[in-house]
Amino acid sequence: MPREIEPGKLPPSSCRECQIAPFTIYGPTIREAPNKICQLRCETRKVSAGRTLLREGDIPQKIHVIYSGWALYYKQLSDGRRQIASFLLPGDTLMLEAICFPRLPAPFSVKALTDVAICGFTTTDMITLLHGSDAQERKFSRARHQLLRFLHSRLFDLGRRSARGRLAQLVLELCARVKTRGMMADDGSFSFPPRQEHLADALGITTVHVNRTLAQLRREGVFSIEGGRLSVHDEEALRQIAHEE
Amino acid sequence: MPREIEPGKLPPSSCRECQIAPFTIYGPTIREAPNKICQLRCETRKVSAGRTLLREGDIPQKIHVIYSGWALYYKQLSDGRRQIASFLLPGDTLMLEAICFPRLPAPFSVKALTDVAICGFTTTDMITLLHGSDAQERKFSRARHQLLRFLHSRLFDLGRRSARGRLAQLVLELCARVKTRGMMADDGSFSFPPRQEHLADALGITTVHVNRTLAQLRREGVFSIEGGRLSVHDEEALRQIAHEE
DNA sequence: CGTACAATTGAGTGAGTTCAAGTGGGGTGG
DNA sequence: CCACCCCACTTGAACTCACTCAATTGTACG
Repeated sequence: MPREIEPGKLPPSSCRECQIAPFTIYGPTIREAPNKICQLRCETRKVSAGRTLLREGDIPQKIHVIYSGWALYYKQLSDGRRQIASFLLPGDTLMLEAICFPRLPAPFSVKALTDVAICGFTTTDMITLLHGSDAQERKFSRARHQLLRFLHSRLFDLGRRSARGRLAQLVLELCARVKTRGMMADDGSFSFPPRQEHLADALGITTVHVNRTLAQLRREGVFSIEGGRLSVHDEEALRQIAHEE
Repeated sequence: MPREIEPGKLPPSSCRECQIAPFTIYGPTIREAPNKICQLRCETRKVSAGRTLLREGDIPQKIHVIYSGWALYYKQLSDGRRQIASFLLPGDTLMLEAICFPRLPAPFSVKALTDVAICGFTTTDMITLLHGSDAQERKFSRARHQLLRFLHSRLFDLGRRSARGRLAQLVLELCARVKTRGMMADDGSFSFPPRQEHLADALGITTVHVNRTLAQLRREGVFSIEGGRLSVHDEEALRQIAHEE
């Protein structure tokens, strides 16, 4: 059975059968009362690659969760410079912040990297849901905390790490996220839609330099990206680079 | 009357007379019911420069608000590398996050840059207080949102801006924060305790390079730091550099 | 007057950039 | 089915911003 969900594929009509639901913010509820989620879900929609899901400054009307495909979470300047804060994978919540501060403008934009399918909930329903049980409340709290930890570690990466170190860190992080969602193939590779341009914008370096760094790590047998798939060949070395540089 | 509060000076016994209170997270309550704050305050303490107020991984027991002095909010690596996420000024809350996720370990450390005086509140009291009125709730929500915006803009700075641009951005931000707290002297200068080393760790560059960049901006007549005070000479130029580079 | 720490300056190096040209695969239209 | 084009990726060469190492100056403090 294929663990990878094709980008843009719509979710099953019943959330009970959704293979991603257990990994979402409402995972605890799925286990306890799966029907609740189906009832609250007010939208399922496919968004084509490149489309903007949310523009910086807009006030998010709904909370969306990604079912299939990858998205970007970024800040753009008029002169073309862009900083990608993170990639969003199946199971991730768009604008987790919006749940905490509804009615406040988004501090960044979100766009689809591949074709994407999303499930929508009203903000109020989501808030009620997330405070519905102890387990659910804990999960929500942990998720917000992780977001903050994540931002701080990215701050550290961008400020103090070399291109190699940042790249290794990013790959390691994505690996971990892909693994927990059961999207890792048996041979240790996984679907990797970002272009070198996206990596550059995430790492704060140029595409040319991403290319060279990638080539070096490939030559060293650490990991490689080929045909839209990433394979880690030497996880130990990867960890070391991510940790030390 | 002096607007600047001497680092390490203890707050007045009554919060009603505190000149910083209106700018804190509990500002709305100070206006409506100043006595409430005095009653909840369970600690006032002086901390010497260099002392650690909170270590990464610790679980914060109280919420502290700075009355006088500056503090640092940072992440340290064993090999000496450090990334300062931001500076904390009088009126700022230590671990605003702790209010949102009590009982979770701090994702970074906080240490006193100068002598510092702080007021302490129990986490539960603070949470109750912050949800005590509509105005208070809005203020809290806005503060958390600003924190997030701030982290995102720092991410952008570190990723995509030159040393000059980052420095200008930082100075501009600190200026704004100092101004709103009424700590700006009439001649447009203000007390600036950070050493070049701190700026380096905040900006993700070396002290040597901070020094050169600072020297260049001084030569250009944009701003200068002298005798622990920062004076902006050409705010227009500063804005332009901060915005464009 | 010595010590200590912050700021400054110089010289050499290196990581990452810019500009520019070339490769290769996949899709499309003739 | 081939020619063409487009896009992502790749490579080279020159350059520059920022780093490292190291020495010097200035300043506060005992």
